[in-house]
Amino acid sequence: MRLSDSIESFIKTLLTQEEPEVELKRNELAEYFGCAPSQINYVLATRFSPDHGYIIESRRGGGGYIRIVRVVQTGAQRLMYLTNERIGEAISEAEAVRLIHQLVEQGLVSLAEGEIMRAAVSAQAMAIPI
Amino acid sequence: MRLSDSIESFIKTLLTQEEPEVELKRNELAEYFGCAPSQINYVLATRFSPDHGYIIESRRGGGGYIRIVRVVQTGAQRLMYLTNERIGEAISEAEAVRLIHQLVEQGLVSLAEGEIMRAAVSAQAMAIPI
DNA sequence: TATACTATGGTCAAAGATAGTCAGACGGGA
DNA sequence: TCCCGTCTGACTATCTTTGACCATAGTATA
Repeated sequence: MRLSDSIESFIKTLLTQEEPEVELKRNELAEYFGCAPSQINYVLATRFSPDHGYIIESRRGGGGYIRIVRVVQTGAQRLMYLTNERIGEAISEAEAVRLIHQLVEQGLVSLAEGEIMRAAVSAQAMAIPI
Repeated sequence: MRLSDSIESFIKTLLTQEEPEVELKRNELAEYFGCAPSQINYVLATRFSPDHGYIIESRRGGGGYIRIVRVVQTGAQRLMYLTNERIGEAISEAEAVRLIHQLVEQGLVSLAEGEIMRAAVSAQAMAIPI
């Protein structure tokens, strides 16, 4: 398993149903996983971005911290956000697949619907040169 | 917890609803917290500035003191001040986040509204190079 | 009154403590 | 083999804490 995945699930175990936010020390977490501190930033950027439904707050200096907050949104808000903000004028296939995956994850569309969407945006379905 | 935070909350417990101002001795307070006197100035500068809604008066020499006065403003006055005076032509993301935090603190906007504002000004949401 | 001494608070730069950024190395799968 | 996602490390940014030195007010004394 990838290091990033381990760190991701570790953080997600801290973010339970009742606890929508956690606060942690970047250096301590890096120490715990035996990796470079910047690895933590990588995980946050790729797995806990606003696109993923999280907001990161942090502070540098003595007593610094990183706080991860799970944002609660209604399905409609989330759907609007994802389609408007994230797609914009264009989107790559890989990005579209990720987006669809999230829609399914969040129960905004069913698994079957997700597969249909995925097929629809696949390169084979698009009559365009890649 | 940071020393600055401890000093900040200590002062805030003195500033109750009925008591909008406190007077204290810089050296005594520093002694109490076991820190350098200038630490007190740091706390005042970073947590009790006019931006935070406070005014500081002080006097040196024998019998010197520091007086902290909480300024009372209506929500509208405060909102006008924060948006006009403090943002001006441009504002950094960090500064914007602080500002939003204060708006929420002061009940000028709700927590949910604050989160939306924070997401809206995040670098990820801005389609601009930083 | 003028001067000196004492008691306060103010400023600022440096050191310490964290977190952020970014370019490049690395590695596994198509 | 090539590409993309991972991972690292050097460098940067920000926040906190301290200490040396400065400024000001009150009091004692010549």
